[in-house]
Amino acid sequence: MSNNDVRVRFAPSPTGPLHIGGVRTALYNYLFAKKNGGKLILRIEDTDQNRFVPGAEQYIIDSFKWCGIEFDEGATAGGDYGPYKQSERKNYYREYAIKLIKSGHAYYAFDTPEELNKVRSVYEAEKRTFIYNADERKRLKNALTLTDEETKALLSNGEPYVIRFKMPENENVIMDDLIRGRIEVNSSVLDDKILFKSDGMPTYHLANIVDDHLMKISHVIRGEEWLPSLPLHVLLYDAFKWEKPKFAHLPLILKPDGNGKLSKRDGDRLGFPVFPLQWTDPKTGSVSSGFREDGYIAKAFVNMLALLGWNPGDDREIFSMYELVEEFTIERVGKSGSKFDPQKAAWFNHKYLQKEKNNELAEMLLPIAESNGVLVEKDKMSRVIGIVKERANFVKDIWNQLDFFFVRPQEYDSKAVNKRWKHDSYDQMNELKDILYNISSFKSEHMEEVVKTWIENKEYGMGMIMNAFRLLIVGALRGPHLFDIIAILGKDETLKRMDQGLNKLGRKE
RNA sequence: GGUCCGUUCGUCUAGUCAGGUCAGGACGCCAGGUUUUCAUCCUGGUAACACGGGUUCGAAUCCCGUACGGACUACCA
Repeated sequence: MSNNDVRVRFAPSPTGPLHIGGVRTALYNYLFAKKNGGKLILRIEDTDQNRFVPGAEQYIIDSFKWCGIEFDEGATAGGDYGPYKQSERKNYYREYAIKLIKSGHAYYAFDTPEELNKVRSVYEAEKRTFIYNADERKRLKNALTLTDEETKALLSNGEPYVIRFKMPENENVIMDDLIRGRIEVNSSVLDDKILFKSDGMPTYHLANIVDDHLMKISHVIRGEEWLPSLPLHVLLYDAFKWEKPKFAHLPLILKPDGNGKLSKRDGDRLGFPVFPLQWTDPKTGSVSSGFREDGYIAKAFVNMLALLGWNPGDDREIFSMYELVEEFTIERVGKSGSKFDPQKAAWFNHKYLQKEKNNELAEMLLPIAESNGVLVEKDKMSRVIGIVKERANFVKDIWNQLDFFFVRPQEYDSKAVNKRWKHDSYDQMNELKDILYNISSFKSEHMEEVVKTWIENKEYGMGMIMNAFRLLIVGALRGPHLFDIIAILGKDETLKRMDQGLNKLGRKE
């Protein structure tokens, strides 16, 4: 197979917001496709009519757009192998199911879910495992136990039926996984899975094989939760006499603490998002946070996700999407699950935040400033951001690093006052005020030189003066280089703040 | 319960396929440095081959077993 034949797909079910595990699966598919000059297809697997959630499909599309994952074919991009929504392919599946019946690989079954549940609970009570397999199907209501006439009669009566796969009795199914290698399972432990439901829709198993074949999918890269059904899928390909795609089953993304699959609950409990975008459940109205809304930069999010389960084999950690495409290989995907680490995610975001242009960050900060009741010029915001952004992990953190540029101290941190506002401070700050009032240039370096010379000449303590000064300007002991701050505030504002502070703090006895 | 998959610092991981440097890097944490503050930044430190056998001169690496964890076990995907 030449590289041009590489066709992979991401096939979500629109039953809710897309979990980051799903995003990562899509990302790896995307990287694999691009790396190999192939195509990525988005197929919507909406064969379960009961679980349909309005808005979920659009959410999925919006999420990938935000991440920068582009599809070559699919529900939105179009293509020659459509339709790309399984609900619109409904008519294909019955035909293929019947093909399997004719070739002896499948059969009609008439057991109702209630009947089967009953059998299952009887088995459970006896501590036995119920498997609808070669043994059990002899005792159940299906085309194998019924006569042809009885089956035909039931069908023509409109009796509800399903079509089940006729699992071979004792066959070693040998599978090959790109990540895990050779896997072998005996078919006797597998069951006669339903391929076609009584509502006229196929199950995942049938639809996925038929569509992957029809869409000429070359590699199936999906989550590890599908590994147990791989033998069925392999057998299905064999039954159809179709060429199999190559398979790769990705490890899971685990919760940061303890064990198990990362879930929405973990995010709520530990305070981080598990979905790329914020999602409002249409039924309950409950809102789940998203990486985007929490201030993550899309590129940082993608970079972090790519490294969760894959690595380039060396020490590099920062990758653009382009670089990921260049470097990505399935062979370097790990076998074991990865715990999501919110702290490392924040670190990635910090790295990307530093690369972000100041005026673009300013654009994002202006609304935040406004919601704090402050109207700011974009240019000034941009300038200030340049000074403080290295201190922040997220855009929303930046405001807390620069609010004092725009808002005079409302109060003075009492601890700081206790520690740094001493008896001499009042007179010293008055002296400093005079110096700044008369200074020739309000440039940062110049002021620093003048003020430091004054401190040395007077033999004042540098820490004493500068901290008291900071207290007057900022209201607390925080923020960047103080002379940079007052240079931006300007002489008027600086002197006003000094007056205000001197008034409020007064002379300490 | 059954089937399958997995297991290297607290976390993400390199090293495993071709057995042979004090098991390397990053996040976190701790310490020191820079600094007028808080951060950033820089330097250093902490810390792991799940366990038990076997093969071998030599095992994180190969083999077997055990333990632990996970996924799956629907007319859901």
